[in-house]
Amino acid sequence: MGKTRVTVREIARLAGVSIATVSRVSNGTGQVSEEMRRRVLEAIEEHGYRPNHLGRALAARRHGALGLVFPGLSGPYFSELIQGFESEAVAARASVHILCTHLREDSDAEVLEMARRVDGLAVMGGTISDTTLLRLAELAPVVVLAGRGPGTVPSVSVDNAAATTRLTRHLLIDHGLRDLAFAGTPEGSPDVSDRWAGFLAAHRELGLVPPTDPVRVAMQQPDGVLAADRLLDGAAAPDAIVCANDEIALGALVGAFRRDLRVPRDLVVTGFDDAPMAALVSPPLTTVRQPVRDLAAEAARMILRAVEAPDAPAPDSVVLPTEFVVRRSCGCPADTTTGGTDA
Amino acid sequence: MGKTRVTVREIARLAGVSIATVSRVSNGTGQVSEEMRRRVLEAIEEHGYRPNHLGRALAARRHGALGLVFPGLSGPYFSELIQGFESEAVAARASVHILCTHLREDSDAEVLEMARRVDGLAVMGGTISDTTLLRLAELAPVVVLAGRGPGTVPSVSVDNAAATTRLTRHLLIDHGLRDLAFAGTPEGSPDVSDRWAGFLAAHRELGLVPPTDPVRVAMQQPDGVLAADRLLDGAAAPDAIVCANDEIALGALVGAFRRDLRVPRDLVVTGFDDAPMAALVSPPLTTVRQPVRDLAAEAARMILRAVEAPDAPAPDSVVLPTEFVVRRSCGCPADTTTGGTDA
DNA sequence: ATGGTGCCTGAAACCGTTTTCTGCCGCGGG
DNA sequence: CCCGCGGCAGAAAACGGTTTCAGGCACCAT
Repeated sequence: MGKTRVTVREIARLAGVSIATVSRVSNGTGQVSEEMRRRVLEAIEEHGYRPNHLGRALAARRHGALGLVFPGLSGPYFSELIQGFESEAVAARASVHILCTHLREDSDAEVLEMARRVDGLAVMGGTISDTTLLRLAELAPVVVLAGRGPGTVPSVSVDNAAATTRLTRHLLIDHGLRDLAFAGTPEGSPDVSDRWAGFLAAHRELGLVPPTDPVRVAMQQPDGVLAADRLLDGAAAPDAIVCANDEIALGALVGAFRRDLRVPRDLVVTGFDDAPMAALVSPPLTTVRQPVRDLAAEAARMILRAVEAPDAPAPDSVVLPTEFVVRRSCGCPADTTTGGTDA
Repeated sequence: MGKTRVTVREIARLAGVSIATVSRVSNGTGQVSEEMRRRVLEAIEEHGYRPNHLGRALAARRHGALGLVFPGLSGPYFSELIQGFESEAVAARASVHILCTHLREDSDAEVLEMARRVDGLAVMGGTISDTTLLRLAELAPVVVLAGRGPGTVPSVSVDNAAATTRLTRHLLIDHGLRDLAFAGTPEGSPDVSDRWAGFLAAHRELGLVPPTDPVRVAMQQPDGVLAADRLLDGAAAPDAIVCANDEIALGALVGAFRRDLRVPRDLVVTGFDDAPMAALVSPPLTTVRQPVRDLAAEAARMILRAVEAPDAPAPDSVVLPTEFVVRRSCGCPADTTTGGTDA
């Protein structure tokens, strides 16, 4: 742990120069002799000095931040997530910084940078490397959201594997299906990885051979259409598509519809999340309900607590319960919801 | 404009007390006599003093902020919006604070509070009152995103009215439809308000009488299902549903499907946005393409420029072009996209 | 009268930077 | 030999707050 934060004065002392010189070197402003620069750079390097954002912002009279205000976004997953997190933060009078690493190169560096502007942060599983996550944990309280953390980094998640095993078992046993496909990219996020694992586990339990590979698609509705395209046109079309989330499933439904396949008669489709649309499409989706908003809110609370009590040991990871929601897309006659998997 | 920012020292001078006393009063900490408190409170009130967040955070060695990191969210609208804004901010090495006012009471106060933690901000149209918006504009550069600002507050938007008029005209003239319904809540956002206005205008142009009221629903897919429920079960079902956005339209499609209505034969449905799913459903949606991401990016750039040059006059509002996208859900035989409305 | 006890108050230190201002030093030119 | 000048470095003053610490003062008990 960074016991005593290293400040500009500390570096100045170590390098035997004034704080003004350290500032000049670290900003590349003004004239500094080669010798001084070298000494300062050395000290900075050795002690891992990074200028404090608050001090800098105060002196510059500039926050280095933009605000974005919107009335509410209640989409299926990320929107719920953001809202859950945000509402908890607002309740604690904290503001929320977001960083969307999507497709950017040096996202690890960006996350590290962000850590210096906040009191603590939640990182979604699969977003950055475990090494960075560990570095992060030394800088500020961190919790992994929907995923597992390395070492003692706490996380908030649901038991994706168990829930998917249960759902898959339902298809294999109760509906006697034998040829299931899985749509989603396990490498993309721990969530999907666990769901794929649960899918495989259900097969193995029953001595059945699962497909060797999932259909690797992203997590949006268009990707579900794509998955259907890949699976349904060949000769070896599956009996069922177990989708990594509801959006993929909704897309798959569209794909089936376009081919005049009746769900569930010709093809079974299942989802994960229990998004609002899941109950409304025709046929309604069999899926797993997941408390996305609570997940994020719990993460925010864990961070807030850790900020409050900086010397407390890292909190325990939390696993929230899911609920298996049986509707008609799996072939069941009517809607039922059956109990959770774990607490 | 707040020429000289009012600081704790300023208040102290005015009230004839020390800065320590001002701090104690403004935080409610420590013991302060009634007389002193009154004097200080008076000065604070009169000069509208609010403690600077940076100074406070620096002293407290706490940012008062949480971070949220995720890999990317590419939902239909808000997600695009956030990503567009965020990527531009990151490019300028600024962080993004979000505030989601959804269903909260004192959101105006919260926005004002946020303004004190950022260099500038974008507020979505219809989120807060015009009075607050004007107050905000004195505190920091503001731009209204998807909406119009009061006074000289600049905005970034598309010409929703013209685009919707064009689409409506297409249904009325080219397809000869006479009984159109509109799904969306004009009171909810300037966007929808303008689209409703454009819908009405097209009718009036042709001397037709539009429906007296829209079907007031929110902007998600489930709301589209709801709109269909409201419209299609009665005896006076419309020929077409002009939806305020694609999500509503997608939901309406589901609603129609559940009633065994064929689109476009039995019912025409149109959307707005050109979300990814619009082209993939069956039938593909006739809609208006809107550069959501660019909209947000442009807003971010405007703010950034204003922050850079604080004394420049408020920038001009920007109207980005839309594109009318004709697909099959309106009854046209094949897909076409036709030019933009304005620049 | 004297000392102790609380309650208030303000001076000053501190948070961690940047930036201005002053001054030292060596060098070249008059 | 002296002066001016340019390059560099450091002291100190911002930036806008909070917090510690010491002292003044009124009041009460001895």
